[in-house]
Amino acid sequence: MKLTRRQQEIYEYLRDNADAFDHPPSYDELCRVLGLSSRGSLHKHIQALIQAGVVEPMDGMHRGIRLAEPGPAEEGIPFLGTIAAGRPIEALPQPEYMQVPPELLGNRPSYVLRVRGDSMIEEGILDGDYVVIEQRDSAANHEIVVALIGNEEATLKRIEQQPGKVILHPANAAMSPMVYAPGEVKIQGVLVGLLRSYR
Amino acid sequence: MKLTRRQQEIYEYLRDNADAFDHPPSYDELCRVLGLSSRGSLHKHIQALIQAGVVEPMDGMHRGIRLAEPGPAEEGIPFLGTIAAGRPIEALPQPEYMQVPPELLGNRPSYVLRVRGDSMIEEGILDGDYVVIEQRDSAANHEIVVALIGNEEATLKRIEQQPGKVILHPANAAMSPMVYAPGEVKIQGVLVGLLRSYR
DNA sequence: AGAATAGAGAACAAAGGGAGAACAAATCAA
DNA sequence: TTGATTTGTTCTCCCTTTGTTCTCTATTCT
Repeated sequence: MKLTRRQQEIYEYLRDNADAFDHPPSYDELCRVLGLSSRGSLHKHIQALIQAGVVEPMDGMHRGIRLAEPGPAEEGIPFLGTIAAGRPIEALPQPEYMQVPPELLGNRPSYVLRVRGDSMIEEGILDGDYVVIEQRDSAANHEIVVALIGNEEATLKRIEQQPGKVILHPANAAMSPMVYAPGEVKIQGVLVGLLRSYR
Repeated sequence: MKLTRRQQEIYEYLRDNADAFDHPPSYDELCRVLGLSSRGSLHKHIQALIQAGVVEPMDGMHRGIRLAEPGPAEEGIPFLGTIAAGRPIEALPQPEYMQVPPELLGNRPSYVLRVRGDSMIEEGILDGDYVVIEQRDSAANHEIVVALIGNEEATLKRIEQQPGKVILHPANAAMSPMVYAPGEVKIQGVLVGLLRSYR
């Protein structure tokens, strides 16, 4: 859907000043600041923006326009931080967004982590690679997952779930598989894609 | 369809200044900047350009001329085909386009190839991976390049250029480096990025 | 001369953008 | 709770901008 000039203006204002409002702005407030004197006119534009999918209404509520997913839609999926085997995920203070080829993505929410370490080097996952993770709390056997161990350490490993135990397999001859009780391991997501930059 | 002088002029203006407009320009704006004083005259030219297929209308909308060929610009960079060590690049009948994260790209034109074979497996480049190649005809030593050998075979290897000879190093213990005369090897591009899908 | 190209200008329909009144649902004040 | 107020919605009416279609004229090329 294509926006007209005014619609674009209004959308940009909404986007750029989203933080300036303590609460979602009312139509009257928006009218004042946009130089309109009729709520009716504004309403037409907002409806067009909703139609275009760049803004979403908060049903049946006053003061309810909200930006539609400014991140996922235009900026890509969130890049959350670094994962290094045996340590907590080192989160960025505020997530950046990364444009990932849609071929790598499915329907579920996904995010990107940077890999630190060589524990999966024999699977072609190198130090510094970016991995695309699909958010899930369960996985099929032998998928590569982001697993949280004991609510502390996070790690990227191939998972093997057996009755009564969970084995996490590194892909590095210098390291050994680790065995845990099912309750100790929480699956955070499944590896669906990989990006590497040689620059 | 062949363009007349003026049509060519107008098309070139549209093409070269596409970014200068925050939104598609109106006929009046174009008239002013092209030195016309009649929208009717412009309209004739635009119609001719649409007929010629170099520009496309945005139906039923005001402010609606848009440059044609949304392919390369919006859809990403071309995915040309498959590269398998020791064979010519297997080109697609018509290139598809792939959206690649801008982080992986530089300023030069680039393209995507799919890797077939395990010759670079120890560098973390697996069978089925997509590699992003920056078009160049020379490379720094020890970069990974797409090289054309004797105008026939194409291959993805780490390059070592010495006085009087060129060595292409696979990253697979089962394979040996190949030595060529400098004239035999043509560099087609340099590896700058990698994409992998686990689906 | 005739055809193709280029432009001017008038007239027009549709889209864009806005004003304001009237209404109903949500919210707030007492 | 009740009434007043705010807020989102719907509607009708208006003007401007914009693309389109004409007709008419001037220039260039064969």
